[in-house]
Amino acid sequence: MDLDTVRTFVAAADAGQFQEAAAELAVTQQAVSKRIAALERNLGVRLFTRTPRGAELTIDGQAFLPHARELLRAAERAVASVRAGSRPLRVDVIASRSAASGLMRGFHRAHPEIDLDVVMLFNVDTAVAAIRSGAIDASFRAVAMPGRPLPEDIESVRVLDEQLQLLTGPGHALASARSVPLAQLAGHRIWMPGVVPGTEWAAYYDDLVAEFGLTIEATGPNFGSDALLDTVADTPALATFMGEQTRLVWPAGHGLRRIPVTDPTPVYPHSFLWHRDNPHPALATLRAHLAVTAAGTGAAGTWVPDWAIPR
Amino acid sequence: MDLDTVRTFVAAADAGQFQEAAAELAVTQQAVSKRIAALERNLGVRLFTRTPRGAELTIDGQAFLPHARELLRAAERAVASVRAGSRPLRVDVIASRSAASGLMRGFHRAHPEIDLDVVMLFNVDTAVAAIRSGAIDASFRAVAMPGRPLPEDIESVRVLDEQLQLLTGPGHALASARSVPLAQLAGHRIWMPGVVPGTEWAAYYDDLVAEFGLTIEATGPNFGSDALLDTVADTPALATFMGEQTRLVWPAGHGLRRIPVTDPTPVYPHSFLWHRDNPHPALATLRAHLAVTAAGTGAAGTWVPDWAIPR
DNA sequence: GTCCAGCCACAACCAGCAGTTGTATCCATA
DNA sequence: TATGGATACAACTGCTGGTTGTGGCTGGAC
Repeated sequence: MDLDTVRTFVAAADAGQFQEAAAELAVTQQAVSKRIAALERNLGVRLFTRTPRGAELTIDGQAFLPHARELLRAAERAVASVRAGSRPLRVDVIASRSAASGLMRGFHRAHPEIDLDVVMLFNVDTAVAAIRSGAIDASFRAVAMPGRPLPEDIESVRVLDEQLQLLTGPGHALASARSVPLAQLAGHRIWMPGVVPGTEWAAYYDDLVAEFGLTIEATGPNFGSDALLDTVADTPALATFMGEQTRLVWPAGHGLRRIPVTDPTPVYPHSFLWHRDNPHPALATLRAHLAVTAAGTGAAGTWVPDWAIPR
Repeated sequence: MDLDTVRTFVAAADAGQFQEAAAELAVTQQAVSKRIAALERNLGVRLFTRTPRGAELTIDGQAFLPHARELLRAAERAVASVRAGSRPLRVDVIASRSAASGLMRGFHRAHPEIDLDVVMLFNVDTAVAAIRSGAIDASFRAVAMPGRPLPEDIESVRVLDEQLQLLTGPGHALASARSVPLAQLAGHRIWMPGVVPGTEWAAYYDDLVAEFGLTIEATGPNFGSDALLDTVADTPALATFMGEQTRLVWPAGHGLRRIPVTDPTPVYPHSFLWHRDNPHPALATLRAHLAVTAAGTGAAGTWVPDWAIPR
């Protein structure tokens, strides 16, 4: 199906005759007639009843019309999403199920009129470069990698400290614990196959391991969170870390447990990054929204790496 | 833009390489390459970064991808709206702003998973013929025209009595009345340019006029409800009838008044019509919904034409 | 009753595009 | 260094989709 054909159909339906639609689209009446005929052949139904005074919609045509309009609107939005100027606000998040996605969902609920596009970049360096180049407008990330401060023209504000929890199956030694001190995890196997070297969150877990003597295995291919949950649920000796706000498709009957970690509670510090000079109007709205809704950060009894604390 | 091209883009994005996408779409790799290149040329942005191991999305490509998927879904829905079997439930209403539209909106809110298409046919005869032919699944109408009973295979249930109100401008003699007896309207000019001869609602107003000696002018072209409201608001001697549930785009500052009519209150009897043997599953759901939400009908002190009372 | 205006469909023709085949190039890996 | 796997470019071809020209139908004016 061709969108020009759909556009022709809508124009003909609006005009009530092929001739006027043809003039509007700057083609001949015969071209409109052929396009409509082809569309009818493709769909297998008659869309217009031709009369000597024009063409009026059949019942099928009436039913099709709103869908055709929606199709054209969707095409318009798709093109707008990559248009150079005045495109939707483009925000980078770590993962589709991360806490940042939750913040963006909240923003969308509060401002449904603002068009958004969400992308996922490799790491904070890539995100910063994309912000500086204008390819994206903002990013939710831990603000910096070890030894690499943010450039001058990038602004940041820490918007959310997400507590890390231990996720275990029902047979795990800690399965029935109401909470577990961080130091007590030293002897347990923690498996995180999704950690990608070179990312700021890999650096986060490196620091966590180094400072508290944990054992995190990142070995093995990452088959996705479903496979991870399956394995953790079935293997008593295995556990994994998970952000408190991570939304999982929780397979029924797995008996997975989320166990808070204490003394200290490791938290993942989500910051909001944007370019000092970005004039996108929706960016200001998003910043204002985050200023209101963002939970407190830097609470007592929590741990973050030194390098992850913004200036 | 061509939907095949969009489909190709999505397939390539999912596969991560052109070759596999080409196999999936049963074309050559070169064709995929050319389609993507054309799409990029049209949009003016690069969607993939080509590598010797495949192609991965650029930031623009990531932003475009969900819109592309939505576009394909919209196309799928558009095609489904006219598909012979298992198409969306297709319901006929008198007008887009009628009470029946309100009922359908309520149904859609209660069952957003059910696909609906709303069409507007000429009159109840056309609607009944469409129901019998299977072109539509149901209709909201006053059940019959004078002297023409419903066919055996059409079922109907009266679902809503909509009170008629008098709509006047601020300068009208009855503008400040809290209500007005029907007989008292005999001397006033009531203007209804939208009434189309041959429809069951034209017959309704004919009966109303005949029984209570009213004067309804249907003369003049119908320029739409906006023009009607403008004229009524500006002309002290003019009033019009309007269903109580009719939603109007109320121009500010017009000072229009809705005045209830009494002794008796004329009500427009919306019935729900469907074919005895229609197996569409959503039809049963809609009937159940209407049975619960439909307001009482046939209240004392109201008037409807004899012929409009279903058997 | 006849004629004309207005609109749509069909036929013939033509250009350009989309697809195929063939080939060059690039890069990671063995 | 050779090779496999991936993309891009070039040349060719068939078909799609446009235009021009023409005919048929119908409703209203005369």
